[in-house]
Amino acid sequence: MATIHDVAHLAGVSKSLVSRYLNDQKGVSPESTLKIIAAIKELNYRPNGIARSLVLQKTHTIGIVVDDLCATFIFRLIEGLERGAEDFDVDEKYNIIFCNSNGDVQRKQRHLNFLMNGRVDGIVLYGSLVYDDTMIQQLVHSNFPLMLIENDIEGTDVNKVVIDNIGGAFMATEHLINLGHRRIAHIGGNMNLKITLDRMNGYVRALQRYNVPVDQSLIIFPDFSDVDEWKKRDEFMSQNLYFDRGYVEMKKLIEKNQVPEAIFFATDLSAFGAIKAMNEVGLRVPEDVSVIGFDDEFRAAGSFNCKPVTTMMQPLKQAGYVGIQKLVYSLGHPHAAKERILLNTELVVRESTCANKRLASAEQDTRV
Amino acid sequence: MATIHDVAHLAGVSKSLVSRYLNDQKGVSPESTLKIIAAIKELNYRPNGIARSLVLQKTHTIGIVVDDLCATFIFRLIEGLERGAEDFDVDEKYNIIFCNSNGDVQRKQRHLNFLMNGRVDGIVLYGSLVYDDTMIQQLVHSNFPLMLIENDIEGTDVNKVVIDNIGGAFMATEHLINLGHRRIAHIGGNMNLKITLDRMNGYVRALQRYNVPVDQSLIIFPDFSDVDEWKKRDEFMSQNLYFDRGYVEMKKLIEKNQVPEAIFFATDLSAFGAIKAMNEVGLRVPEDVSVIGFDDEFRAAGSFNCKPVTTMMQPLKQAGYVGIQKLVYSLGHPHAAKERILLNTELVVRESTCANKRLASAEQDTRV
DNA sequence: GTGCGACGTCATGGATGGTTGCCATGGACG
DNA sequence: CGTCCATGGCAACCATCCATGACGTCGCAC
Repeated sequence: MATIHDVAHLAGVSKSLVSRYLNDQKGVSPESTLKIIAAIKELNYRPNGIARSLVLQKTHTIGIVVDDLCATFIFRLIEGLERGAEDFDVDEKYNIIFCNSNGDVQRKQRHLNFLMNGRVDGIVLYGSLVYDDTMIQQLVHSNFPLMLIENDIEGTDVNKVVIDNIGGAFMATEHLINLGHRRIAHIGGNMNLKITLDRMNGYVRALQRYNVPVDQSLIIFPDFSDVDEWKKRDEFMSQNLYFDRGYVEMKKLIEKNQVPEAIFFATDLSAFGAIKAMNEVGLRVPEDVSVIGFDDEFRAAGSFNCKPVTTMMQPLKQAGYVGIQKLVYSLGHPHAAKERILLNTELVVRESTCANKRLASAEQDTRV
Repeated sequence: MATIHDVAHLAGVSKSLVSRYLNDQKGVSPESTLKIIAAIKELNYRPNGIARSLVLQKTHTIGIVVDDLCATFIFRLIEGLERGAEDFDVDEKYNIIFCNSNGDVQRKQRHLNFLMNGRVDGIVLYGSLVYDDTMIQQLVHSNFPLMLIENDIEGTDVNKVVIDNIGGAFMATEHLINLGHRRIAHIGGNMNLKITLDRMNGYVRALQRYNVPVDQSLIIFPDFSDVDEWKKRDEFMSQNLYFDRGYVEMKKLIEKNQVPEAIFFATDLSAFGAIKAMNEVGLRVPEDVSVIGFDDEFRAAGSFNCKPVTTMMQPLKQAGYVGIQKLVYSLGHPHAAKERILLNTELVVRESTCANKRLASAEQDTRV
């Protein structure tokens, strides 16, 4: 591989002059320019970014660490991140590189070390596993430029974009209550995720707010203890797992003859699974059971022959966009105050929720 | 940020001794070791990977460039790549970083330049757009360590893993022919992808091989000229596009009253869309129309309330695994011969194909 | 007892491929 | 003749690795 030294030698100038040419600095005569161009071409020279980063103490790169790059709604985050980076600096765009930990803590730590060893100027971390906390704390204390997305770790001064899961779950439950439902179940997600707890929290708060008694038997957390086993399968996708858990828990409710009037699911995927279980025994959605999900999985919109599902949309694209812009900004302004940016979810009403039968017939009564 | 120099200074030794300690080399006395450890801890020192890479001329990193990181079957590739890298070198695992071009050629070029400027030891490139050819050719000629996956560029000496799309399409069509179908349509994908042409090719060859006349009106290529417009949409996913195209083309066939006995789709997603269109008018799959797809989209297996679809499985995980292992191997053996590794697809029979009605009734006749 | 080589430990300094501040040169111009 | 500016070279620097050799100790053979 040719170096700047080779180019300078061939062109008959000093390497500092070649460097100036490469960086569009003035003070390079037309003749020198021509000679340098010819030399570069002949040697097929390309500047070594590593050496450049070393001396400039700047990589112009942001690393993204994600637990599950294959989660289907991640595409929104990715798109937001890339657009955000491109819009921030039109002249010299930041490079974005992804690392996928696949939920493996060791792999995640390895990726973080790798990136922090000078590979990138800043890191965006998406997701929040409960057992990650120590690692994240260390990360924060290392003072490395950081942006947490969907990880509302407490008691630390750090940039983060958080999505109001409690509020979203509140709104979802409120929506069901407003439709006249009272026996409302909640089928949660993996309890190792903080968002899972938040969503349950919002559910409970909504019930309390509207004086609906909280029935512990209607708060269901599927067993995720066999996750590691699932991961060893040849074709693991977390989505299949969530789908399966929704299906299994719904079957249980059916067998125990405890089907509620409405269900708030912590993830759309579990809702899909549950709908499948209900279809199998002739339960109709939403006529018999109203169903609301969370995430706005793109399938929720009704593609692929699934029933369009009412859900809470997460503004993940916006989160990526805002997050990376704030991060890049803070690279240029090291003393800028850290921020906690809160984004709200949005209720998307589709076809899986409707007014409660009791309410509907009561209304009819009054009309007649 | 503390440097090795600071550590050496604080520990009262030379920086080369610190370096020896860091690299587990012998020749560091116990006392020195203790002093160095203390200094590292006190300064919160972490070695600078950039400087390290510069002097070692080695980054221990592989870059992956993908056109569409969000395509749903990519997860197989990712898993294959990571497992392959981890299995190859257990002691010091290669780092893997992803770059997502999102089908944007400029972005792709930018990513490639970035990676080739010394950021990584080798590059894995997945996918093959027709208009990429010049770029890939240049890349190959640059002699940078490279592994192409699903890009069977011709006339070049380069490592690649290719999947036998022609053979797969042949088998898919053969499957339909064996079921007694004669009027078999083909609905293709985006003609900017080479695999699209290969799949059509295999379809035609199978028809010819079994003396089924090729009917040009049954070879349908949806219009993808508005892709760029779709991409500008807020929530673009290529999968929605393919679904839509299958739906639209199927509607056309229905309206023109030209519904065939069987259809071979270049992608499962288009098959899903077409099935939706058929459902809407009461056409049954497979009783009225047999449908076979390609890719083995994980939804094809019947999750999410879709009908389980017969399809050709792409061994993408294997492709990633084999590909990165060969690449890493060739980094250690610069003169190893380049290879073209061919992987075969596999027919997965599910519920969207069945014997032709004619055939079925004929069989019954003979039985009676 | 002495000379010599082996060995453990460590510092020095050059190398990796760039960038940049400073200074030298030389021609134009007032 | 003094000043200014365009041009371009020198050398230090970024953080690390490593080849070389210095230095002292020790064992062994003569």
